[in-house]
Amino acid sequence: MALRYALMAALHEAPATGYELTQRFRSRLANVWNASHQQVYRELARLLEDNKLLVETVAQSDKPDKKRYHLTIAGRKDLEEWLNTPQPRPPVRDPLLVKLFAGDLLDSDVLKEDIEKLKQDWLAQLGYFRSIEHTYFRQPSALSRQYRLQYMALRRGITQITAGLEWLEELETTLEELDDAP
Amino acid sequence: MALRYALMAALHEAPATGYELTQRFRSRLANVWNASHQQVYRELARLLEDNKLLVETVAQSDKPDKKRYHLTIAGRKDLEEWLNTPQPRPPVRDPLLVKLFAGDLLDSDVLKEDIEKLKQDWLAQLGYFRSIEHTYFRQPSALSRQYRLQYMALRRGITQITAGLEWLEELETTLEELDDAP
DNA sequence: CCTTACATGTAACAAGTTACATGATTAG
DNA sequence: CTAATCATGTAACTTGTTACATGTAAGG
Repeated sequence: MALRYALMAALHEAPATGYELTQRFRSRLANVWNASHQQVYRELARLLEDNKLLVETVAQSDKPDKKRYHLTIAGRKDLEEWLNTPQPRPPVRDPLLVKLFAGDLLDSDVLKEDIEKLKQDWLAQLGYFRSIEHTYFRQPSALSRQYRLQYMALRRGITQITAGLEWLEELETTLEELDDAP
Repeated sequence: MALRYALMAALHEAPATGYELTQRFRSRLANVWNASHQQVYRELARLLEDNKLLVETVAQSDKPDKKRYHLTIAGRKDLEEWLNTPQPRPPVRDPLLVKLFAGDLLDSDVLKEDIEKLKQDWLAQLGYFRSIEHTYFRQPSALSRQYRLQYMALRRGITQITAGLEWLEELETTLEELDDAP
């Protein structure tokens, strides 16, 4: 159910095509919501069917036409209702922690590779989030309520990754200790 | 695919019934993996079908019989292979952040209730994790590799929630500022 | 009497993933 | 010539959720 509203929230910010929405999920919304392009197109079709959206076909000279979706009044109302009703918190399902849990069957070198990979991913993501913070949210106190709340969504991503990186350090230290005194 | 391995990892630690596995997912594994009892029973049936598990029927005097599942050699081998191959990191899908992203449609009082609820949930969870830490992982340096890695899985839960609570404070401060100077 | 814990499932449906499909343009 | 970006989809499959179903025992 929530994908619908993630899409509507993104379209409420600004009308967009399925392609652009997919990109937003992968970039600015990476710490908020995730969806593949297949999911996006399918759900957009349903939202359109339910009259929550309108399409505007944008002709392009060289590239194929694209469909820009807009929230309708009904869509906005629907979104507003959802926003103001309690939502569950996300379920936790982390393969890396499953691995650690069965740590006695886990090879140390494989684990170290996993850690290194994850660290690189997180650092890249953190760099990206910080660049957004720097360019759009320099003095938060000057921002409108809307943007301050968006900023807090971004802050969540930054603090989460920062805590994740600290934990990775802790994990690496543990592995070194285990290597030294086996 | 990963539910299979989460179950196998849990059964590798100790044989258990579907009921017990469901409970573990809700308690000790709350920061690792999540699954409803329906999912657990369905997947256990599949694992049994694939000869990754064995059942032992445990007769009980007053309560109905229960089925205790054990990992087979094939199951253990399968798990080991999975553990030593790279796994994707969990996708991010957080309804609360979707709400913040569309913050201009969000009522402040509703948001404050969400925050309060989440804080209570997290505090309870943190208390629980800390109690495990205190009773089972007092001097980590004395522990075997297996338990030190399990401890690091627990540490992930503790550090994640701690960071989450700090972020919630930041969010509350922001809301107060917005209330004071509208 | 009512709820919670114990104990195990089936069925229908919604959400998410993977594979396949097509076609143009731009950069290396 | 090859890969990447833009742009949109269909189909099959797997995973996860919700609703329904049943029965015992203990505690308030």
